[in-house]
Amino acid sequence: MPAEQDISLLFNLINSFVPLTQQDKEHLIPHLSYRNVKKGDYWLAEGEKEQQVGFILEGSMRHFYLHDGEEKTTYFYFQNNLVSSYFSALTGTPSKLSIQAMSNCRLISFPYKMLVLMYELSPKWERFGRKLAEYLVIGLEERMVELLVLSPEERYNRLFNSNKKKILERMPQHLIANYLGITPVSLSRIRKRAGTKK
Amino acid sequence: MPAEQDISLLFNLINSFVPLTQQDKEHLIPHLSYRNVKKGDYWLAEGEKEQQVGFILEGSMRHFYLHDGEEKTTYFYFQNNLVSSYFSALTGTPSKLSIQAMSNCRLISFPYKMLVLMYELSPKWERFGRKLAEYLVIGLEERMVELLVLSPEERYNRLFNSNKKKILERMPQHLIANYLGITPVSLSRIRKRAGTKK
DNA sequence: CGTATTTATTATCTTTTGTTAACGTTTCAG
DNA sequence: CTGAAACGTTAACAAAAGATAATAAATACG
Repeated sequence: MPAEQDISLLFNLINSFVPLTQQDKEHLIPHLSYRNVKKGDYWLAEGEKEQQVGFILEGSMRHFYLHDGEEKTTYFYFQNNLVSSYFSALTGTPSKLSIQAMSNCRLISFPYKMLVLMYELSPKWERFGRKLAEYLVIGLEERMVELLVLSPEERYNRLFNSNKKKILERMPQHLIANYLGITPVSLSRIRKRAGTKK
Repeated sequence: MPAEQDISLLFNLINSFVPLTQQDKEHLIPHLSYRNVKKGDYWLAEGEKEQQVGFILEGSMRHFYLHDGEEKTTYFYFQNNLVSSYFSALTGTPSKLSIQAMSNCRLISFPYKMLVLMYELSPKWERFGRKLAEYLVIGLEERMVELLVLSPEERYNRLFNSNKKKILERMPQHLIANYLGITPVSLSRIRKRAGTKK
């Protein structure tokens, strides 16, 4: 059972999508567990079906696809983020991506099935599900346009000036290169051209 | 007021997300309108806020972003698709993209506001909203991974072998190039390399 | 129809990125 | 503490893509 203050962090996030009553919360609380994932360990490995939704109390994670024997990191998860292979959970298919801890992580988790069950139990939770998916649509749409319309260099500069700059500050550069859809060598050159703005 | 059989096409689509009762349907029907959009005309122009959701009975559309004075087409809409700047509707901000008819189009439309109102009125509709957003997440996630992980040539080949091949068959090639995130000249070369599989 | 516009291909040249490898530095684990 | 692994930069070369322009073909439309 997770600590009180940790649980309230999770509900702070959920509340930012849909304000919940104490009663709504009670539905979820019995199904929360506390988990530790050590640096380098996996939250989810390729081929497994996603069963859990995590909430990161501390630490960070990445997810990556294996393509031609290479790990292609396409997303990062930080403190206060939900972490899950949403795609695998939604489709019920084995995950094509792996999620790995970049540092020792403390999380709260609950079964994805419980979330779906709560969609049935309460319109509030159903609304949360909608808002969450809509939030993801907005993020994915923005990122996809950048990939389609901007050059790698423009993408780097935009990331540098965005609210996701913490990715640049906290993640190794070759993973950022993946995230931008280019090679590490290419990113090194782009940074040099840009005058290595610290 | 749209024709009976046209309305039933719309509900066929909605039913594939969430089965509706006759009563659920009655909520929406009074707000449906029939619309024609001529080839070349706009469903939505950049800078406008999206107010409507369309359902294409006949015809096709594209949406594009203006970048450095160039139109970058990043999505196509066909018969039986919903058409809307979901991003603009969700965020309530002026649209950064324009949606234009590629051929004469017949549509049913209803105000996005009505959809949101129905989210309030009925959990069934709320669920539809969730399923729709989840469906979009799945599509966006897949496409984004392709953009990050595959080369332009691999992306072309995958499109060629996908269930979206109709894009290749029905759309002009320079727009497909945009859709793949490359230039028309480059796509022409890729097709040549690929042996111009018919 | 027939003319104007759009579209696709090809060629040439430039720029960028990918690939591979070497090197020095940092990080990490035993 | 120390050797191994991981990381970032740089160089040299190859491959691919972008830019521009010319041309040919297809299409649109008055």
